[in-house]
Amino acid sequence: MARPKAFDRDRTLARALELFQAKGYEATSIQDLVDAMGIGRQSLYDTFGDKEALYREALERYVAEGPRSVLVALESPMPLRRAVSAVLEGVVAQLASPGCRPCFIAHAALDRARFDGWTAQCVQNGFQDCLSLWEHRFRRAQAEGDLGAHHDSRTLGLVFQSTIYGLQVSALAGVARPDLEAAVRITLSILG
Amino acid sequence: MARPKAFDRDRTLARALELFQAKGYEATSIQDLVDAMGIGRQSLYDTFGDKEALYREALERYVAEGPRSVLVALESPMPLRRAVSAVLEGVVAQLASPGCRPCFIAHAALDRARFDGWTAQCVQNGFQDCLSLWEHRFRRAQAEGDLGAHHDSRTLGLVFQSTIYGLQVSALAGVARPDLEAAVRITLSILG
DNA sequence: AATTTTATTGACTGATCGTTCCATATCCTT
DNA sequence: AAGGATATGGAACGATCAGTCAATAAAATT
Repeated sequence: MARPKAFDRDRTLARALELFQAKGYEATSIQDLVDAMGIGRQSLYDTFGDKEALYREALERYVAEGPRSVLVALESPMPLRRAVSAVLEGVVAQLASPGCRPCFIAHAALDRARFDGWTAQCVQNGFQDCLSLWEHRFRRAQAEGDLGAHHDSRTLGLVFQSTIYGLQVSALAGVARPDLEAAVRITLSILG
Repeated sequence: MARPKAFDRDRTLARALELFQAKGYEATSIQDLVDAMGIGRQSLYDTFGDKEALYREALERYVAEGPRSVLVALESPMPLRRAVSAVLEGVVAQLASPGCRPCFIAHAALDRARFDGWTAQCVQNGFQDCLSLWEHRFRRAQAEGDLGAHHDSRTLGLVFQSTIYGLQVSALAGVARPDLEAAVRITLSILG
């Protein structure tokens, strides 16, 4: 019925997500977003609302996709220890890659969750989703006899999800890849 | 030789530290600092330089004191597992307390270390200091026969320091205290 | 082709950012 | 008591902030 948008909404949202994830909410200005997204100021406001709405949409999108892509290796047919090892090694590899951006959930949790209830809820939901993925895998392993019933599967999930965030902070604090890998090996010993 | 300052430099720096730790660099304005520190704008600039210098001094101070206060329990005469457990339980208790602020090092690492070389170096130094405290304790435990030589002591330190940061993100993501404590118990099983 | 609806662009708003200037107040030295 | 040095508080700086307005451009409908 009228002129169509000259840009792809998803692509521009992805650019905004990258920026927010890298720099955080406060340090990212509308001008930064306009430049990175390659669209006009007014188009940004017409399409996404204000800065906070854009941030929320970006975080929501990340929560729905980001963590799952890391944990997808869990559902592979590999035996438990191999699968968990693959996930953690993947995280380490990603952290060691140039231009690595820390997990948006972690950034949002530290920076904004305590002051913005919506962010807190979104972070909580994303985290619980991850825990469910871990729990599901550990339950399966227990059912298949790959893992003893010694530890609660959801708590075990928390341990490993938590480990991922610990690795992120460690990497940002300058810990080198071989050291991270060595730490991963020790952590894996939890599984026996 | 002239008029003395009407405020305690250390106290006002501590206030600034609290604010930066809680809200991050960008979200903390000079006006916020002036209000919280209870001194005039000009006094702030005369005493601490500009915003970045104040931030650096605050972070430097935190790095020198904060982590050590958490890890001091390591050096107690308790047996290894008890000492490590005490440290981790202390972290969980602190995270569960109202008005909990996440570790400044973690916040600085995620928010600023990638864009400010000085912050990166300061974070790295602080992290390595923590690792050294852990390493020292584990070496002692190995010497005393409390811990096998199966794992490298410094890597083991990295595992537990990393665990602390994982707990912080988990707590900020809404994980309840009993769950954090259960995760700590599982993590402690690394020590045999 | 005319009309309508929307997208785009750039100039502009008041507010706030970090920072500085300047006049005043206060203390130490002589 | 006088003079010198520093601290303090308020006003002001240009720059940038998030957000808006109005004019133009472009596509779909009639």
